[in-house]
Amino acid sequence: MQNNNNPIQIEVPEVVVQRLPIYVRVLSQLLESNVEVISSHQLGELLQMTPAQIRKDLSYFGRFGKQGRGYNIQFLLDELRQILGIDRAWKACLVGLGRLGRAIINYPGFSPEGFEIVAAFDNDVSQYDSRLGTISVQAMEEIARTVKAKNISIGIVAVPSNQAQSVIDTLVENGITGILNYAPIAPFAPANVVMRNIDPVLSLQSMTFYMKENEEIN
Amino acid sequence: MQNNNNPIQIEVPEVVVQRLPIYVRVLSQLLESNVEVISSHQLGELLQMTPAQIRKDLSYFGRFGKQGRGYNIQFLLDELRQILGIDRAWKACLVGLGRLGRAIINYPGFSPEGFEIVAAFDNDVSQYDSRLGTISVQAMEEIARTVKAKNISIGIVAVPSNQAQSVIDTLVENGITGILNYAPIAPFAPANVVMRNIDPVLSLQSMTFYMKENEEIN
DNA sequence: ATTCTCTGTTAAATGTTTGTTAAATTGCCG
DNA sequence: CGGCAATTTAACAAACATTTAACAGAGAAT
Repeated sequence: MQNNNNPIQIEVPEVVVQRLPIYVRVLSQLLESNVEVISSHQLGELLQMTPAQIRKDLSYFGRFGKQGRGYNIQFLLDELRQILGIDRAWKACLVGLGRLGRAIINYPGFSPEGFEIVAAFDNDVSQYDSRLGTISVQAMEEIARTVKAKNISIGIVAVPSNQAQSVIDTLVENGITGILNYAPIAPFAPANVVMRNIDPVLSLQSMTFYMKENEEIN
Repeated sequence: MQNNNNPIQIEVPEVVVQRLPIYVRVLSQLLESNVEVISSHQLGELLQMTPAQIRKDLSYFGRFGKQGRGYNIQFLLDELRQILGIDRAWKACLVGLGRLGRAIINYPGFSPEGFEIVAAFDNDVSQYDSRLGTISVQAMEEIARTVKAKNISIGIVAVPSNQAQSVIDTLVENGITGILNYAPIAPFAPANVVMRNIDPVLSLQSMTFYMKENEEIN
């Protein structure tokens, strides 16, 4: 994925990076429940993982625990958030205001985590006001201008499959470096762009493989 | 994930299973474009994978290719669909008819792939008709009865986080063996239940790790 | 002080991907 | 029509990556 020619710093496996947000979430919940310290063993129980894996994962980034005691949750949380880069806000734009796009724009889970959708684009804008709450709604042609003007770094793609790749290309051309793609395609992007796909159908299709096996056993 | 004590059959890695639906999708597209045969090399190009990996993946399940020629797309597709268990229809129910739930129910991507939402449940059903198209809309209390009556095997969870685990428990109690969970939690389920989580925030949070690095380079 | 707990680290085990080679198939050329 | 070169899989082996286990040492508790 990313090249790291620095011989000092060890490359962190991508799987590990993908687990960090899960730690962040659980630790946040624990903190809300006024738990202050947790051991890798307890955390493993909670997340159904081995304590060894948790300790190994964290050790890629530093020494956050205290022997004989465990991890201070507040401290670990702060560190993890900084490591992930979620200790600050990120500006995103949404492309596509169909049913899916509108659900995304109304999804209340993004902004508490610092992901703010500041602009939305669609082919047919006539049906909308020029602002949806604090979000400006514009024609596709405005992507270039707005992304640069507002210094947006994340693009959320919710257009039909046949338009998705060209939308992605446009976003990338205009400096977007992270794309959350909801279109059911295998998208291309340059290596310096981080792509994440949300595709429930693929999830279901790999799910049935195991369900089928269950049925055969019964 | 699944126990397989059969000493003859080799355990297929889960990563491999998760790639199969991607193959299915690309192969379907190729078939629509009237391509009949494809080599692992060409497929690898298309999917940005090594040909070796594609061949290895497929070889877990059988010998589908012809040396000197490649894979017959129609044949491979039929085989893969059978392997994944997507050569037949699966009945699903949706729990939660908030904005997210309504977007899911209207998502046109499920039924062409054989996943049919046949029932939907919500705490407050008063706002809906008893049917939404062909889908029966019922109170949560009806989950048990309806899941059994309609022989539903997949549950799609789109309720608020604080209700998600108890909904999952209910679904599992009533014989659901596959759960597609949209709630941002780390859900528990017995080992014989297949769980897939759709969580855009986690995706974004692991994305920023790499975007942050990019910025530091610039 | 001594015992118990729990991390960070190293080593071993396990899992996954890639490279290589033999064998099968195709298409071409004489 | 037969042989030869080009292709491409399937299988095996090697390289690489990730997870788990084990343990020394630091800290806490008694």
